[in-house]
Amino acid sequence: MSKSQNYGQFCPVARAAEIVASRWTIIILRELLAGSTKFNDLRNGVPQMSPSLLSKRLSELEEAGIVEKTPMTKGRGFHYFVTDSGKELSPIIFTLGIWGQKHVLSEFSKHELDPTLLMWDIQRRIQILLFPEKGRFVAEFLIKGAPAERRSWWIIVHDRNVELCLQHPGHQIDLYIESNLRSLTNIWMGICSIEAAKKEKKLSLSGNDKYIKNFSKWFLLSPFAEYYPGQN
Amino acid sequence: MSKSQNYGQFCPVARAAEIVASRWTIIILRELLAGSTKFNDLRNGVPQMSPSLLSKRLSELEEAGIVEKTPMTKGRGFHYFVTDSGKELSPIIFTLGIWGQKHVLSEFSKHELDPTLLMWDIQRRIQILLFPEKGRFVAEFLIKGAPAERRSWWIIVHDRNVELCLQHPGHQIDLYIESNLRSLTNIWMGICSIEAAKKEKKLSLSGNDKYIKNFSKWFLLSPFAEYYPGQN
DNA sequence: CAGTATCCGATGCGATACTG
DNA sequence: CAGTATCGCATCGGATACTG
Repeated sequence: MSKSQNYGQFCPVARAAEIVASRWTIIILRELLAGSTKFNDLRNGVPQMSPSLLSKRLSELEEAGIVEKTPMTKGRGFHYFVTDSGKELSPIIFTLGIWGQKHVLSEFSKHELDPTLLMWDIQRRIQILLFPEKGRFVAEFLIKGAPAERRSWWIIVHDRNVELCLQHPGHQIDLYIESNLRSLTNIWMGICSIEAAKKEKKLSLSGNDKYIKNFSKWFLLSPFAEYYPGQN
Repeated sequence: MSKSQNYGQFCPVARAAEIVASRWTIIILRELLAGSTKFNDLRNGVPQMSPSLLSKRLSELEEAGIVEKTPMTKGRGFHYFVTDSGKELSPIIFTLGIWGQKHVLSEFSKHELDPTLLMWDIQRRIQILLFPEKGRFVAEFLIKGAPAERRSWWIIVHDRNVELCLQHPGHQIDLYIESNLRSLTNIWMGICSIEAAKKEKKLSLSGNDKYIKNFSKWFLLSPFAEYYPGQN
């Protein structure tokens, strides 16, 4: 977006790319389009990015008319959200993701496996509407192979809200999910089916039968999972 | 695409962006998808890029399975073309262009106006099939406001081929097109209609009546022209 | 013509620290 | 929590020259 990022061409592909193809920008848009609005929620989606750069990118997107912000009703800070113009980028980014899912090597290098990112993504896709409005559901995830302080996660569905935390919430656990980082990532990405993972002992579910049975109903996979070209 | 360009995320959007969102890459793909295959034809489409960087990008795209090359049947060098995987990027890039045409400010800064690029684009869209197979058609373009050595252009359609040149080809001229750089660019981009430009004396056609009449039939505008949101 | 090699400067961006 | 400011290095890529 800076001077040197310009292509000096009148072609609209070039002019769009100047805005959208700068480093991290597409990833930020993915997060915004997935529904994150708060600065630190966005950070969760791009943990490798420095906050100053995130801040800069958000300003640039605002400048380009793709993002708007409004002060938060309570507390300080802003809600960030895409404008109508930004929403029109949604199919482009989604299709790019499908392309990636189909054509980029589907093995993950070690530094791409990140339990925090994974759990954040998972949490966002939990189908809260499938849980009773009253009452509380608590799932405990144990991710073997993850660093100790990020091995155990709890997801709580309560009051039509999802919460992800790294501390035992104290409530009774309805479901235990046990896997390892690579397997759970592969499941999430559609590279390995839930059934296959269970059979191969890469995934184990225990606890309340009802939740085990309906696991694949409320535990949705990545939106790109279904485009994985493999046989599973 | 280098180490530092990686996002360290398993998300396919990120992994696709690592490949596709590096500087110039989208523009090169646009050129390839538009049908250019030779190194120097590609250069015509990205004149601001150094040949070494173009060469590097082509290698990277090859590495990523998006581009392939085959030795030219005559002469040295290679033909570059997109693989099937690369072709699947076509709708993404096209849609990105449409987005740009709709949402990026449609005024062009001076350094974006480039007669060479414009004529190269125009030449590529000439509908050769509308010209008799035998015989020759020659159009002379006069682009006022362009630097002296790139003011006069000739497009020759002959034998189902188009040729663009900067020297008078010697043959008789069938049609004279006169405009200025900004107006012709605006016409090409669909920002100003041919009719409107004629009325406002921003475009003048003279020569063989037959070719004047059918001008808009064989002189196609940019593929993005029809998406310009203005009233024209 | 069809690229490659080298050099070097600008700048993007990562790390860290800081503020209301 | 919600960002901003600063610093300094790595690297990207532009310019130029060179080769078969």
